[in-house]
Amino acid sequence: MTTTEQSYNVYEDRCPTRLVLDCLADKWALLILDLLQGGPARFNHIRRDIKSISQKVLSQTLRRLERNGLISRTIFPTVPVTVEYALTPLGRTLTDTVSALTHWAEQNMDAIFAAQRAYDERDAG
Amino acid sequence: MTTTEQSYNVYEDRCPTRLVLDCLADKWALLILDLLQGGPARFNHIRRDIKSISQKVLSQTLRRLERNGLISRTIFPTVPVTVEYALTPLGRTLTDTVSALTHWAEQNMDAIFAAQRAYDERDAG
DNA sequence: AAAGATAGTTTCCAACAGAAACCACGGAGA
DNA sequence: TCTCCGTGGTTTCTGTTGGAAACTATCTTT
Repeated sequence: MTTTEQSYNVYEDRCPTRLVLDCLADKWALLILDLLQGGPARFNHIRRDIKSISQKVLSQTLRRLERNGLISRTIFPTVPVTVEYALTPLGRTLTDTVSALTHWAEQNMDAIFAAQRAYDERDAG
Repeated sequence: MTTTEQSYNVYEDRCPTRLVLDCLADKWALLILDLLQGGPARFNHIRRDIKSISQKVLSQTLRRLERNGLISRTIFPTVPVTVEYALTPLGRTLTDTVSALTHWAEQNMDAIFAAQRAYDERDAG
């Protein structure tokens, strides 16, 4: 309807933007990007910081972010081997937006929980 | 830690912010919020606009967004019945961030697809 | 009478997520 | 030497979720 200047329509199936959102609109991906704003981090460091993420999902998400050019993966031949993940320049252009999302979540938590309680009471009554 | 204003750590398990992200960090939720910026919409209208969303997931996502106070659900006793979904004031405070995400996706699509090609070629070679 | 519109729910199956075990490598301690 | 600890993952298994299609229910149109 209101696509005045955009040549892409986000709602269109097969729209490339949708493919991008498929990668970004993910809880773990956002948390990882947010974490890496604080500087490079290693696999087990991320795993310990983002509590309750499983190793499988962490490695899958890191690989997806790497494939999309948002983070880099550097192997240092130490003993034991060290693998460092860091934001790429492209990834860094995204962090303001990611921060905005997490900050919004923090600031509006109370309103959201109030809404949940109201909904659940309505539902029960 | 520093409980001056924020006492939450996004990476902490059981952090309430994480519960909020569980709701927001979802492709369909973001697309629906983005769509509703253009004004209220009915169930089948959203369904037709956001192509390839299934009815089940659409109704589940709408209900979750409603429960979290981001959208409202209004039933008009017409024939057949009309159900209108619209952003709440709380939901409207989120739309700037959502727009930022979708715009970022549109603007950086090409870089992302280039990164994907580079990754896949590296992988194949 | 049958089709079409409204807004969903239900059913079924495939895909995905998470927990735990396992792997390979080498260093350190008993 | 033998076992555990650390690195960074992969594999396996199982429970949850996602998506496609069919079904519900009500009323209008053809």
